[in-house]
Amino acid sequence: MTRAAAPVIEKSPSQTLKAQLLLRDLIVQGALKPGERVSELQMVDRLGMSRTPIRAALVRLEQEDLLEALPSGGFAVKAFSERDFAEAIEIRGTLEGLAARLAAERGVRPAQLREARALLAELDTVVRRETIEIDVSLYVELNARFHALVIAMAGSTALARQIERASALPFASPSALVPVQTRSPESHHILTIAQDQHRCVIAAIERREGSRAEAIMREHARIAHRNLERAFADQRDLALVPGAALIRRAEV
Amino acid sequence: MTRAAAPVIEKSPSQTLKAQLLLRDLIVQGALKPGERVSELQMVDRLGMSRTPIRAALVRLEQEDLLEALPSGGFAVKAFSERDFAEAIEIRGTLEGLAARLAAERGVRPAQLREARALLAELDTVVRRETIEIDVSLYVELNARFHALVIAMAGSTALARQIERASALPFASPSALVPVQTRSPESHHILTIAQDQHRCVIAAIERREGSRAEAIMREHARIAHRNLERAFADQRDLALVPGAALIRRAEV
DNA sequence: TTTCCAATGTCTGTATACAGTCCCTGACCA
DNA sequence: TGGTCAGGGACTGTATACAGACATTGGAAA
Repeated sequence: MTRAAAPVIEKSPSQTLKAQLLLRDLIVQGALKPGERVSELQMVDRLGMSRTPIRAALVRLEQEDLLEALPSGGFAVKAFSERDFAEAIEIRGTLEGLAARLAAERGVRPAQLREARALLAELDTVVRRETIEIDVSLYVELNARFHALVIAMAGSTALARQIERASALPFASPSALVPVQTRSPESHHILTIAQDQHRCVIAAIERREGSRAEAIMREHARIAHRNLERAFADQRDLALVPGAALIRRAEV
Repeated sequence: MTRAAAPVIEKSPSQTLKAQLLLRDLIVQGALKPGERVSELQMVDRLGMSRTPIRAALVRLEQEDLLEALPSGGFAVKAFSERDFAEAIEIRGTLEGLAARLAAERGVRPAQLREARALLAELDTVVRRETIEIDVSLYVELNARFHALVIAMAGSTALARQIERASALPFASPSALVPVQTRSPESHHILTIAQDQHRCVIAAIERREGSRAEAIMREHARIAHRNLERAFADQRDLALVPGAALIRRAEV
C-alpha cells in the first residue's frame, strides 16, 4: 500500500502520476483482475481524486499495454498468456541486440567503456562471491545499469524509447526474472554465464564486432526466457514473477 | 455538426480522434514547426473544439513521437535529423525481421501462404509491367498489404503492436519512401529487387528457414534507407518524403 | 413460461470553470 | 547603464457539470 516515504526530489507529484502509479500497482498486484473493466467513477471513489487525472492515467496505462481499450469505450485489464510473456522478452532481446550492434558499429566514447568496465568489475564481486546467498537486489540493480548502459552506447533516443516501451511490462524488464532464477539449483551457474555474456558484449562492442555483439545480447535475453519456463513449471516460482496476476486463469 | 447522415461504418468520429488527425496533419505538413510549442488554448481556437479532446489528442501524438513533453508541462513539435529518420527505419526493419523469423519458426497456416502467393502475383503484374510509369499508388497499397501479412504471420499481437508504433512516424512506414524511389533512374531496377526479396521472404517462411527470413526482411528495409539517402542528397526528392517538414532546419 | 420491449441506471465523451505556476516584461534602484 | 524585483499574462493541471450511449433488468404480452 503505502510506499516508502518519498525521498523524491520532484516538487509535487501530479495527480495524474499518482493515479498512474496507484492503478499500475492495483493491476500488477492483481487487485484488478484480468479482463475486468476499470470504471473511471469507481476509481474516483477508490483513489480519491477526480476523473480527469484518472482518465489520463488510464490512457497511459493502455500505452504500457496493461490495459486495453474496449470498443464501447473505457478500458479493461489486459490478460496475458505464457506466450505473451515469452514474446515480450523476445522483443526486448531483439531490440537490445540492435542496440549492441549499433554501439559496436558506431563506436562508443572511452568514458562509456570505462564505465562499462567498472560495472563489470562490480558485477564480478557479486557473482564470484563464494557465499551461497548472493545479494539479489544488488545484482538486480547492477544488471539494470548494465542494460541501460548498452542502450545508451547505441546513442539512439528513438531506440532507447522503443526499448523502454518493450520493457514496460513488469515481467519484460531485464531484471524481472532474476528472483526466480535464484531459486534454481543452478542459480550460481546461470549467473556466471550471464556475467560472461555481459563481458563478451562489451568486448564485442569495443572491437566493433557488431554482429557478435548483437547475437550475444539476444542470447542473453533468452536466459530470462529459460527462467520464465521454469516459473511456469513450478507454481511457487511463478509467484516470484512480477505481474503473474496478469495471467489469464484457466477457463472456469 | 454533421450528424450520422453518412452510411459510414464508424458511427461518429469522436472529437478526440478528429483532433488527433487534424493536429497530426498540421504537424506533418509543417504548419506547426519543429520545436514550436503547441498550446492547448491556441488549438481550441484553431480546431474549434474544447480543451479536453485536444489534450487527449496531444497525449496520443506524444505517443506517436510527433510531440515531446516539455519539462514545464505542455508539448512541443519534435524535431528530427536524418539520423533519426534512418534509425526509425532500422528499428522497423529489425522488428519486421523478427516477425519473419517467428513466422518461419512457428509455421504459418496454408490460407496465409495462399494469400501471400496471391499478393506476390499481384505485385508481379505491377512490377513486371514494361511501361515506364508504374502504378505507384497500387504498388504502395500492395506493398503495405505484404508487410501487414508478414506481421500477421508471426501471430504475435505484442510484436504487431510494437511494429505499429515503430511505423507510426510518417517516414518510417514500409511504403513511405516509394515515391522518392520512383524518381530514381534505377527505379525499375530497385522495384525488381524489392519484389524478389518479397518472394524470398515468403519462400524462407514456407521452408521454415527462420534466420534467412529474418535477414532478408532486414535487408529489405534497407532499400528504404537507400531511398532516404537519395532524398537527403537532392532537395527535390526530399520534398517527396512524408514528414520532411519535421527535419530540424540548419541553425540560423 | 418465454420473449420482447421499455425504462432506468451507469458509463464515457465533452465542455468549462478555477487555481496554481511559470515566464516574460517593465520599472525602479544602485 | 545594468541588475533585480514585482506585477501581470498565459498556460497547464484539476475538478465538475452535462449529455448521449450502452447495458441490464423488470414487466407485460403471447
